Amino acid sequence: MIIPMTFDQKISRADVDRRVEQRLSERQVRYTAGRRWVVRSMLDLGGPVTIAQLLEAVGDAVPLSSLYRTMALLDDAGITHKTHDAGGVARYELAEWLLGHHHHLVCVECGEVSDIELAPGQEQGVDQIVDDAATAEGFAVLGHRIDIEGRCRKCQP
Amino acid sequence: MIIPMTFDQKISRADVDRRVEQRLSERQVRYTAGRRWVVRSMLDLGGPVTIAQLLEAVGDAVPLSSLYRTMALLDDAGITHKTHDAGGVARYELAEWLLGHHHHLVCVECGEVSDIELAPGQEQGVDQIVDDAATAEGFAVLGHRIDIEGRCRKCQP
DNA sequence: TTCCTTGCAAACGATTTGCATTGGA
DNA sequence: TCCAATGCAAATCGTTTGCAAGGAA
Repeated sequence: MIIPMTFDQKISRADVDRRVEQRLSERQVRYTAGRRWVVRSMLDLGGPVTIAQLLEAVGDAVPLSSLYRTMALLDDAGITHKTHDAGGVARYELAEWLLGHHHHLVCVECGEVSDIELAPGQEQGVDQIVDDAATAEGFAVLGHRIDIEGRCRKCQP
Repeated sequence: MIIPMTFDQKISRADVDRRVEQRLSERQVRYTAGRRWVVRSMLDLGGPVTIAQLLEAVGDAVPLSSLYRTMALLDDAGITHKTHDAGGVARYELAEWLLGHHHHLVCVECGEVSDIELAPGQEQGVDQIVDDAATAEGFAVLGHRIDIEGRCRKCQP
């Protein structure tokens, strides 16, 4: 599910926490210590992270099954967005209404994924093009994601 | 059936077959009946397909393990490109040098993925924007992929 | 003959779930 | 108290692999 948003400002760490708390309370779901720990770790790590990375970040304080359950819950609440890397392993990142609309730079060399934000004019351009093309096919557009493949700064010859 | 290709060039079904054959022979790998069957099915199905879809298409003529092995081989030879859908299940499609550069319409309702080709001017616009933005981050762009999420014609209210 | 390819079944790894226990409102 | 949340272990599911049989060069 895609939650539309438009922000012109960065959202602070504390704000993210507050928003997550509210979203969960709306769904009468508790924002427990373990869940807070996970959200905080995602902010720290930045970009789409694997369960393994999260597990390491929380230092085994949260057992594997709970971590999976937490991620399923966060995903269900629209707090995170789930993708899969080249190996098919799940990667989670905070949703766009928390982090802002952005795209991904995927390094074909080291596999690292980092976020990139387009300038408003650029984003508008893409939006227009995508909408025109898809609408012509009778497809009702809700959002788009761009993965830019190439070599990151570290992996250039 | 004619497959559209970006630079106003059309590649026929037979041409795809020929190109695949050549690519495999370069790697001294046989283009066996089972493998031909798979490539033909991918052309028929169109868009990124799952192993399950392929298995059905070939009517159990190819056992599961062989199918997996064939896909691994084709992927390795750069004939197919592997992605993963929302459920984490692998999806394969013929590579862009066979099908032309295109993007994807992903239905959030039924999960179907279909190909969409942008008009040359549109593609150029996207290319420019992507390149500008990524280069500014010190990232050397090799390509891009756009997933357009929304509702397909069948799944609209 | 020699090496590639196939087919079956067993193995794997990521993810999910059953069930009894804990803990917060 | 009562129900959500947790933790462990067992189960699931897509996918991979070992090994022996089949086939093409």
